[in-house]
Amino acid sequence: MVRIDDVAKRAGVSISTVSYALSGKRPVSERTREKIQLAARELGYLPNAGARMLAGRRTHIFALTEPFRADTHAPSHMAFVLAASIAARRHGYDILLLTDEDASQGMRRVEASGLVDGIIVLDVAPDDERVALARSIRTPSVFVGVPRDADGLMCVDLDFEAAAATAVDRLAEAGHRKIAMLGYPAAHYETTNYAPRVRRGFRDRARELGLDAVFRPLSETQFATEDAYRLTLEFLDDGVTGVVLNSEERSYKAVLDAVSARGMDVPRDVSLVSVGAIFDTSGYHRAIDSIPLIPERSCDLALQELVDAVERGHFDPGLRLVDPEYRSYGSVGVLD
Amino acid sequence: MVRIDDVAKRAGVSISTVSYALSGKRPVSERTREKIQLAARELGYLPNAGARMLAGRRTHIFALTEPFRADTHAPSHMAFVLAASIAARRHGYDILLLTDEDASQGMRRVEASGLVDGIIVLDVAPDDERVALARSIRTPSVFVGVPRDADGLMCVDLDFEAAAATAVDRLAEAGHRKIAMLGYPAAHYETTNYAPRVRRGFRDRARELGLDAVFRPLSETQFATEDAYRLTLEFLDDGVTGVVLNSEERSYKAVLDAVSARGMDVPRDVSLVSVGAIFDTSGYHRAIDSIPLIPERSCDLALQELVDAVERGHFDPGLRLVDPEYRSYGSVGVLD
DNA sequence: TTGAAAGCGATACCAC
DNA sequence: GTGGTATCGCTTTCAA
Repeated sequence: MVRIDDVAKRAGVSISTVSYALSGKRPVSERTREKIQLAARELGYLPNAGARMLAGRRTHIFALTEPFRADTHAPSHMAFVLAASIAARRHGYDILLLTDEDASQGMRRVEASGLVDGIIVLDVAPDDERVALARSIRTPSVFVGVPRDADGLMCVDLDFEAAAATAVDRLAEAGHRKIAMLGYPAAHYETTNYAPRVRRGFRDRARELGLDAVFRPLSETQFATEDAYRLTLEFLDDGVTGVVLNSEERSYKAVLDAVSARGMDVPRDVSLVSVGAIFDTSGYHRAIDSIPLIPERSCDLALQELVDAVERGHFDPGLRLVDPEYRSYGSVGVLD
Repeated sequence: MVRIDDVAKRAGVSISTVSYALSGKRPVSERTREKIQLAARELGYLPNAGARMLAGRRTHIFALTEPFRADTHAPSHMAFVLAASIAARRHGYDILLLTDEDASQGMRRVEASGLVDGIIVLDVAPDDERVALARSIRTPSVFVGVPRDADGLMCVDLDFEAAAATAVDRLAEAGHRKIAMLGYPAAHYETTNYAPRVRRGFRDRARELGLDAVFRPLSETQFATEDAYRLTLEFLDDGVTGVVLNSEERSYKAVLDAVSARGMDVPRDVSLVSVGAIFDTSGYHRAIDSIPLIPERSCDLALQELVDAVERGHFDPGLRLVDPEYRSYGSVGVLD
């Protein structure tokens, strides 16, 4: 094992100089710094993690808590974990997985043992048990998602309300007066933090604009295809000309199929806008305009906040909402 | 922060006694041990992670390397990560995610910094860059999956060959002489470590038994449904009476649909056996016999091996194959 | 701009 | 069965 004194010896300086040269926490003359960096590289030196934690009272590890619930959507989940991990590495942090059945217990454990410098909270439920815990511990945390009561918490997320409102705006601007939203199964509006925000954004903006708007959830994840098909037909038969989509990936295709089944076309007869999709909506036979949920955006911002809290010590709670980004693929048409 | 001397003071003993009492590495009288445990519990004491690493030269952390490739199947992947994490926790270890683009680099980093006690390698490719690296470093590792050259490595996995052979056996025992296997897209046989083993097990056992056997891969993941449907019709039209399934989840339903389309029935006219599925095969309108891939089995065993290597110091490389487990749901019928 | 040395909080050896 | 203490390898203060 290569230690700091090996590097010091080889570079012909003291260990404190090595430490400072590598951490950059104190100015070191160009010449010595180069000698030290060379020596370190040649020896393949990296500071011992345990020693660094103990002496520096910083572990350079973040915990990631992610309760695997039955209805967890694996691909989205994976995308967030990956995005968080990559963002963390960019700041020099590693990610420790907290999968304890009892999430609070895992958080308490890493808190008490000082294993991590901060905690990233994924898959936030409206009434999440981790909310109370996060408030009570010293270890700073960041929520990716917004719980019902976000008081005193640092939360980062896509601005789902604004996203839905933007979708409504686009439809309204194109002259659509009768619109609909296809949503997730009703249960999602109780168990997830984002679904209700999308619905709210849709309803509120539609009301503001005086549009005729209906919201329809799927019945069950299992029937995403069938339901989406049937509901779309109902929309069309009711004279709806603009539909906001915020539901299962499979349902998108069903919606397009239903439109075809009525002998209609997108965007000629019906306009579609997707909100909060994590998947690509441009690959369908009719590409669908999208205001996507981009894990990298949320995670980059979340990690930025967390690192600031840890390193600069300024933990200021509050919501950081990511601005929606409209991706136009031509699925919104002007109504004559 | 609660330290060991706080506990020692409260229990009225020395810190070494506290350490021994809590680690169990030295006999401590019942009475003192209880006093100490009580004090520790009351104070919410957990040893400081950094100090423990430094003094004990053991981090109680395992790294998990998992390259997220484009064709990664998120649900399976998640199941393995979860299973590995739970197994690790049972042994008192935490999991650190290694998602560096360059997997070897991540492994080298944790090796050099002494951040982890061992490495779990998931999603093993036939010619995995991590194989050479694992051989060259001191940190012990365990592969969940079997690379082409597993020499000197500790590998744990389902015995896919035996699983496929068992499937063939069952069909043969039921009198089937003309069988087929529906496989993954051809690319899988180059990029994954398991697909070739299933195919080999199928072919070899069929040859041994003198059966008429054909193997057919799907064309592309994207067309899993269409391909499976078409291939199944071909099988039936060719007089195949037994089919081994080792492919996409969606293809299973397509196979059943194709059977119905020919006015046939399972198991009356055709028998089905699934090999290596990670999903449930008993929920279809005709439940399908399965020799499943169970992440918990592989991960429990893998962690067992890794912990042994770390704690008992006996790292003996070699394959540990999990015996296949046949789950009968009545999809194999006796041929008259 | 650099160096000496005092911790950081455990573990585990050596005494008793 | 219990306690004192050297030690792990680094960070950071203090001094020069």
